[in-house]
Amino acid sequence: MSAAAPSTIGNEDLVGRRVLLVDDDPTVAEVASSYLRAAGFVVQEAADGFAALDAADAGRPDLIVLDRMLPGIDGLEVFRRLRGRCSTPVIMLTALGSEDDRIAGLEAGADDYLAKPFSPRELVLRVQSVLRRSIDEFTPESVLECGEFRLDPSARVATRAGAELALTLREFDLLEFLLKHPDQVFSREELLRTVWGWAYGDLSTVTVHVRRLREKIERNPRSPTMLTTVWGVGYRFTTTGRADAVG
Amino acid sequence: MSAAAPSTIGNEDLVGRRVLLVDDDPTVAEVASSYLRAAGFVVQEAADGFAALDAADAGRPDLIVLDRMLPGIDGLEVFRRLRGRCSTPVIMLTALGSEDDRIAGLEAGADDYLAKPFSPRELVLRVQSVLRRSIDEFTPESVLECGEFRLDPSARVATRAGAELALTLREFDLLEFLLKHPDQVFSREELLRTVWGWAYGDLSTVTVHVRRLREKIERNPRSPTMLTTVWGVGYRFTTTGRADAVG
DNA sequence: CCAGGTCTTACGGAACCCGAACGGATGCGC
DNA sequence: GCGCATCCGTTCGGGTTCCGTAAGACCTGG
Repeated sequence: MSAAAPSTIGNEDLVGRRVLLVDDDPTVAEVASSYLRAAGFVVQEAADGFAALDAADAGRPDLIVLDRMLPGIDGLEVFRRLRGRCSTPVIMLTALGSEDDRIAGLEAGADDYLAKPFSPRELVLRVQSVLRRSIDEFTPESVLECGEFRLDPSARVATRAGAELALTLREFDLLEFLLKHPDQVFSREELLRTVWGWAYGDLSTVTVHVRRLREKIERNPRSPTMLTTVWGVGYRFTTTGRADAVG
Repeated sequence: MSAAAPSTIGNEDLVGRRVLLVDDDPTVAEVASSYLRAAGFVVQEAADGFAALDAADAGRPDLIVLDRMLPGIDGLEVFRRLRGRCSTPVIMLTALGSEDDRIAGLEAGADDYLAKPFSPRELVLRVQSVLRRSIDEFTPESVLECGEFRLDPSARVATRAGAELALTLREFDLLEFLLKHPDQVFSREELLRTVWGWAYGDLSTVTVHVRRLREKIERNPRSPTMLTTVWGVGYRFTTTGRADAVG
């Protein structure tokens, strides 16, 4: 996901990288490209699938931001053809609400996802994250370990004390993000933006999914010790033993 | 509608940031600007789109509050032109608070949105929230250490001599601010402005919260030794012996 | 001794979090 | 194609926590 695992690569190392932006909506394209440029990227644009394929050949971008909905050939089809010739990382843009897009994309092997409408800032963050990841090369996505938890992002398998946890898609994403940023509090809004990829939405969605996740990972879901609530702020995955103080 | 989303960056870190306020209604502009100034921002105003674009070039603001309804060129158009030249975060104001407007604004790429009529406090909160978001996202903030106190803003965990303190949101924010500025006296007004983000308000709010905080951090709350009162002036966090904030 | 500032306590209400349940959408087996 | 199970997002009621304010007692300095 968008999370940045501790890496030696700073954002300044990403300056000058080439990003190909594929979207038929001129407004979206303009906004996104302006943000990406401001972040130091060299941006090339394409408005449809064929132009995208050409540009990918000619421009040799380091990363491609690809809208799912395109005139002419579908974004997913463009993605498949791209994969046929190169392994450039791809971030897919999808319309909000079509959940199958997300799943189809994950199966197809997109590197990240962002739901429209998205905050342009969020896009920049994701681009940087994916690029960092792709540069690291050796650890495509390292396995996360935290206490008795073990989470393999590429295999999408999570275990606690060896026993596999039957997590749903969202639950997995949520746990993955939290494990990547342990001992850090995130508000519901932040989680909705980063894990869900939504610029806005019902915050209770996060609440409920946290509850469901607790049901599966906590010994006693009623009084959680790891995925704790920070009142008025958000949630936190605590690693250091137990961290509840009463007073 | 609930804003907020407390983060790891204190409001005091936002003091001095430049905000460009674009609204043709002098009353609205005056009220909003006074609140923003009281919150520590440097405010520049513009009454129409062209002035806004000029001011954005000249003033290089850190954030822009932009009314959607403007004489001359429309706010959305101003927004697009702004995006063409820089990526300064923008908060949009609109007269009719329908959900569609909000979505339209966010889709265009605004970072946040506020419906008129809005409470000036709400505006200040949003400005702070967006600025925080644009400054940092996942980078944990450095831990504050002072005597036997230890405070981790990212995890929102405070300990004294290793024992965790059960602080509420306000108490934590208050202690965080004081630890960041040790041995310095702050009036109630200042605390209300910086910690609470209020321009005006009942000063006894501060008094009571100081008392509650003392109850939790002082050995003998009746005769405080760290969070001391400076009569007629305000409060101060006194560092006992050696005091150093690790940055 | 007075006046203004500070402390303490108490209380009502607001904000917040949780649990449970519902309906819709999707994928799967038949 | 048709039920069935799963997952997801939303909604609602209830209980809890926290916050801001008010009011009175106490303290400080003149």
